[in-house]
Formats: sequence, structure tokens, C-alpha cells
Amino acid sequence: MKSEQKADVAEESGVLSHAIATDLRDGILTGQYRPGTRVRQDELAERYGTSRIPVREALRDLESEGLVVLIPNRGAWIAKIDMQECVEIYKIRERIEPLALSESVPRMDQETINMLTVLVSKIQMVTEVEDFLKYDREFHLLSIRSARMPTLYAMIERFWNTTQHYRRAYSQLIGNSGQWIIHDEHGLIMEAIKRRSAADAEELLRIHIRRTRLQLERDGHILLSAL
Amino acid sequence: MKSEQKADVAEESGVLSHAIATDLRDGILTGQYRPGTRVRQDELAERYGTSRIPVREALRDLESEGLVVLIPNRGAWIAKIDMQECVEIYKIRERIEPLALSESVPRMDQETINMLTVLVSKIQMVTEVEDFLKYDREFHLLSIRSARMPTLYAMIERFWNTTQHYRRAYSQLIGNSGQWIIHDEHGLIMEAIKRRSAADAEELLRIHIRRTRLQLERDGHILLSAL
DNA sequence: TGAGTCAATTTTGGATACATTAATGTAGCC
DNA sequence: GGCTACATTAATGTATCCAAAATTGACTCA
Repeated sequence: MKSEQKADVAEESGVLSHAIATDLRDGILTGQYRPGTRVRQDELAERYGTSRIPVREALRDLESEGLVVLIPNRGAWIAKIDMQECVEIYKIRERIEPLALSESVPRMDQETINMLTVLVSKIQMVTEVEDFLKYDREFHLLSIRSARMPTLYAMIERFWNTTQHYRRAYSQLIGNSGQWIIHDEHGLIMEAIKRRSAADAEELLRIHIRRTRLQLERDGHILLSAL
Repeated sequence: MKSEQKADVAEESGVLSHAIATDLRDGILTGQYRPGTRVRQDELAERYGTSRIPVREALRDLESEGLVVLIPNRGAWIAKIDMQECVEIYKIRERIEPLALSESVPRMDQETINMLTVLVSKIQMVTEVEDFLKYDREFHLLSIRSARMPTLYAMIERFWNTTQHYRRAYSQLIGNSGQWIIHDEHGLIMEAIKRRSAADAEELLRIHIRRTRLQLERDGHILLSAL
């Protein structure tokens, strides 16, 4: 991300600000930008070989996604959400992701179910934290994609993005050994999906997110140093 | 909005794009801009006496709020959501507004309860559609404000904004006489709030939103001409 | 008459240059 | 020594100008 040329961020839309936003978002989610880091328009403009205009628009986009904080006449910082906000987001997810899943299950095709099954086993076999984050995210987002609720999907994706740092820190903290409960829960959800039981899948996901939130509220103070 | 000078959009932040966004948003919500209307950067820049730069940034802000649709190299239009998207939003509201209310009720002070009571009676006595929209919105948003969940609050406000046109059209359609059920529901919610029963208030609000959605799905086709 | 092509016009996207604001450093004063 | 006031610096915000893309309309040809 840092050493790339202008050509590397070229994209389908052809609009520079979108390309810059995409690259920056990726950099934030993969942890290359730490929360709280100041971001200067000049530096980014130089890095991408553009003027500050598209950089400014990219930063505004990311601000609306909750990944960047802009203060007028002051500048931009990588968003640094606190534990309270993280808990708030989990409470919201606890309500909306079950909705998305319940609308998705009856519309899901066999190919998607197969892909989800593969992801569940990948998550079990994973050793690297970054891989866990990637596959876990893919599993949850794919499981709700068949709902065909674009607004809801965008919201949920946004929440996964803004809490990414917390999930990374927590995954590193508990390690692979502490994740057996996640595997069991994924297995149960997967089984409910295969039975086409939207109600069971919804309830299991609610419990899954709720348990994670309570765990976070309990152990969260340990994470403070990592963020 | 249309005949205002630059000075009229001056604001606390001092940033022109914010002032323009605020004014445009107001114009959209009050119905001065119809959904589907094309918005040209030059016209707005001239109207506000600025260059196109702050106009573009304002339009991007409004796009992220779902009030404007931007297509690269093509231009900007006032967002025109279809019935399917409207129903989707009501399904989401059905899940998250009850959460907000249940977190708000135990934290609500007496002054807020008094203001809500006043709003309920104002809604009952209202004759103009615009007044109904205003007070109904104020009531619902104020009732959840004590939850102190800023992310959730912003989401809900956004949904009220993007579905504003539908509420206006539907209110005009059914008129004052058809709104007795809304008054009854508001009364029941108010009573639950005064009893400090978060659970009852939450459930009543869920039913309130759900009933509205079902009504919309049933009668929605009539609205098509108005939008 | 109608579809397709190409030039002219309009509109948006981006670069450069300037203005404005906030932060930093320095000198003067109590 | 520390505080305030002012000058300096550095960053963001905006205006103007240019480039690129899309729309429009005229024109050609079947």
C-alpha cells in the first residue's frame, strides 16, 4: 500500500477518490494504519501521485463509513473507537444480523451452502490470526448475502469494518485454543442453514453475537493496551 | 432555500460544504426537492455563491446519508427509493428502534418525559401534514435519545430521512381521520415509558413499526403516483 | 423515415494556486 | 520562572483553470 504507484490504485469506476478510498480502507482494515494515527492530505496526495482534491473526497467517504475522523480545519485521523462504542455496535449487530440471516436462509442456493461449509472448516484449521479474521468475516457476510437487502448488508459490513481492530486484538489475545466455542457455534448455525430453519439460524446467530459481546465487556479492559 | 444568500448558510463549523449539505438536506426533507430531480453542481455553486468544490463535498456527504445518488462522470440526483427498499428499511427499523427505546427508557429524565407527553398531544391536534411529520419525527427521535447510543441514533435518524417522502405521501393519502391508530399506539408507548417498563415500550414500538410496514406493503402501490 | 456516426456542447473530475485557520515558537512582560 | 501576546509556520479550505467524459444534436446513409 505504501510504496505503490498511481497505476496500482486504478479501478473500475475510473474515479480517483474511489480508488484512493478503497486502498486506504484496505490499509486500515489490514492494520497497516493504526487507530489514532494522523493522516495528512499532502502525504496521501504525494503517495498516490494526485492532488489533494480526490484525497479529501476519499477521506470524507471513509469518515461516513466510520473509519476516519475529520475535524474541520484540523485534519484527519484513523478512527479509534472506544470500548463503549464497540459494545454499542455489538448490541446493534445482535439485532440486525439475525434479521439478515433469517431473510437469507430461505433464499440461499446450494452453491452458497457449499461455500459456507468450506469456510467453516477453513476457520477451524486456521493458524494465523489474519486468516481467521478473513475467513470469519467471509463466512458471516456470505451467510447473509442471499437476503438481498442491500441497505442492511452495507450497514453490517460497515460494523464489521469499524470493529475490525477489536476482533484482531481479541483474537490475538485468546489465541487458537480459546476459539473452540466459535467453531461449535458456526457448526450449529451451519446445521440450521442446511435444515433451512431460518428461525433457528437467527436465534443461534443472536446468541453467538451476544456471547461475544458479553465476553468483550468482561475481558475488554485487557485489550486497552493493544489499541 | 432557493433565494438565500451565502450568509444565510453560514454555520458553526465555518466549513462551506457542511453548511451547503445542511441546507440541501433540509430542502430535500421538506419536499422542496422532489426525488429523482437532477442536481447540477454549477447551479448549486451559483445559488450558494461558492465554487463547485464545497458543493461536490456536500453532495458526497448527502450520498453517504442516502439522500442523493451520485454516478461518476454523470451527475447527482435526489435519491428516489423504491417500495422494496422502503420495506427493507422498515424491517431494519423494526429491529433497532425497539433496542434504542429499551435502552433509553431507564435513563430518561422527567423533563424528557414531559416533552414527549406534549408532543403526543400536539400530534393528536395537528391539521397540517408537514406538522404531523415534524412532531411525529420529534417524538420518536426524542424518545430514544436518552439511550446515549450515538451510532444507533445516527442510523435511525438516517432511516427517518430516507423514508421521509414515503411518510409524507402516505400521510397525505390517509389524512387526519386515518391516524387514530397512530395516536393510540403513541399513547400506549407513552404509558409504558411513564411506568419505566422498557420491555413493554420496546414491544409496543416493534408492533407500531411492524403495523406501519404491513400497511405500507398493502397500500403502497397507490403511492407510486405521488413519488 | 429511421438508425448510426461524429462534432459541438455541457457537465463532471482533477490540478494548481491562493486564502484562511489552527498550531508552534519566540519575545516581552509581570 | 511562568504567562500572555504576537509572529511564524504548517495544514486545511476554497477558487480558478484545465482535462476528460457524457450528452446533445446535426448529419449521413441505408
